[in-house]
Amino acid sequence: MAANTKQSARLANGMEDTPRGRLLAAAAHLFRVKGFERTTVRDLAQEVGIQSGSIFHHFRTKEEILRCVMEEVIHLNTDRLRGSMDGATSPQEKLLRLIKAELNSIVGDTGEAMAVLIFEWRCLKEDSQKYLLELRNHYERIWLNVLEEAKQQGLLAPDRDVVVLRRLLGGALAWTNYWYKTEGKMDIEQLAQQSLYMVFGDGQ
Amino acid sequence: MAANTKQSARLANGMEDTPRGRLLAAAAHLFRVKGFERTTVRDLAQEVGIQSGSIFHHFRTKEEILRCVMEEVIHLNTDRLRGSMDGATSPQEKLLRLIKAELNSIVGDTGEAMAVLIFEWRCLKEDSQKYLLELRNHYERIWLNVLEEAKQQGLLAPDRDVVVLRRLLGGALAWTNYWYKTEGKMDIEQLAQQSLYMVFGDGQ
DNA sequence: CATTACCAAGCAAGCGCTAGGTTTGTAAAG
DNA sequence: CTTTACAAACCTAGCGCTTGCTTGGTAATG
Repeated sequence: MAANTKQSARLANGMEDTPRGRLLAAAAHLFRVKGFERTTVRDLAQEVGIQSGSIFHHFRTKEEILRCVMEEVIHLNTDRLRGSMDGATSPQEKLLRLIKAELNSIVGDTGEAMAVLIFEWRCLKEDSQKYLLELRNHYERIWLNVLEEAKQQGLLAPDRDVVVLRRLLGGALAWTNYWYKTEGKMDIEQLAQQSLYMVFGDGQ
Repeated sequence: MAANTKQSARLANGMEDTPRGRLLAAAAHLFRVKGFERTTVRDLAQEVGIQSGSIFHHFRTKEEILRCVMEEVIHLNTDRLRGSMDGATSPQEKLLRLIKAELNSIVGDTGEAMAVLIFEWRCLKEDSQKYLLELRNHYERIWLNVLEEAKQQGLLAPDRDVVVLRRLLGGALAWTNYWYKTEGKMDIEQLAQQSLYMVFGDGQ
């Protein structure tokens, strides 16, 4: 249940070049390690080497920083998820690609921001939640399309609910943020294979 | 990603009879809805109808309240998990019972405290984390014993890692706290069945 | 007459955020 | 080249408020 030992705080390539980007990257890291509430604007300022008041030249409120971190990571990973399926034809192949992509989002370079997205959700104002929920729905739609395709081809038991399946699988993958260590024995490839068992079982 | 519409804040039977128990039940509820940091001792006092200072007659610090909530829910649910297997013989039957028991913990009367256990973990001091982690290990041991039994009987593919399986399954079940609604179409029984697919697949 | 449960009042520290001034980088105008 | 202009980035200082928690006392129970 401890934080992963090493995860880059990067949200997107080249993001650290702009002051705003450096703040977002540092925020993703601190929000992950300490939580949004326990992270003060003074903590964040110290992390990037400026004074606390200077933050509000770039963001209007502390909550806006959180919202931007989440927005960036959803956009980035939605693009990655779409791109991961390029060239895949069978539902099995597509699903394995999706699982690998989501695992990389969660345990890879965007892992901290993904954890923030999950655990600091309640710290957002209601309208921010509404806006981000819409972005998340686009992400989930990609998954559901593939799972429905698999079911139509008879790859899943008839009484299996694809929406529930996606939610169970999503939970299983999100949870890896808690325990999976990149430097351990098992690599992402193997973990993805173990995860795929949860969809198709042994007789894939 | 919204909170469940209705979950009792009860942690254990008869707990609300003592002032301390009433505080813990209210704390579990508020910590779940607002988060530990955003819940003030004044919020908590108002919920049980006393003054904020009076809280510290029952608990030394706010963090101690959180630790007690978590400790209670782990103890209670470890007992429930053990008891759920009474009379079950086959690994399949045992696993279905375990899944049902854990689902009931998560979406039932201890749901709020379980969510607190998951999401407010970082708010604990290090020694509290260490202590509670030990209690959690006892809980996880029950699961692993059954999964290892299933594997020894050849019910799982040879290359399947039972520790990883438990973690994936645990994540899937924990996640239900986010989305499952008791008053929806699907009941716990059906949800447990869908979850069991993740262990044994279609050809159970 | 000790124990338990509580209240009333408030302290010291920390919080997000603001106001007003200073530095720095860039580029057109002279 | 130098000067002028200007915006972006940042600093200094601190305001107003909330926070967890303390203190010293009261009321009821057995």
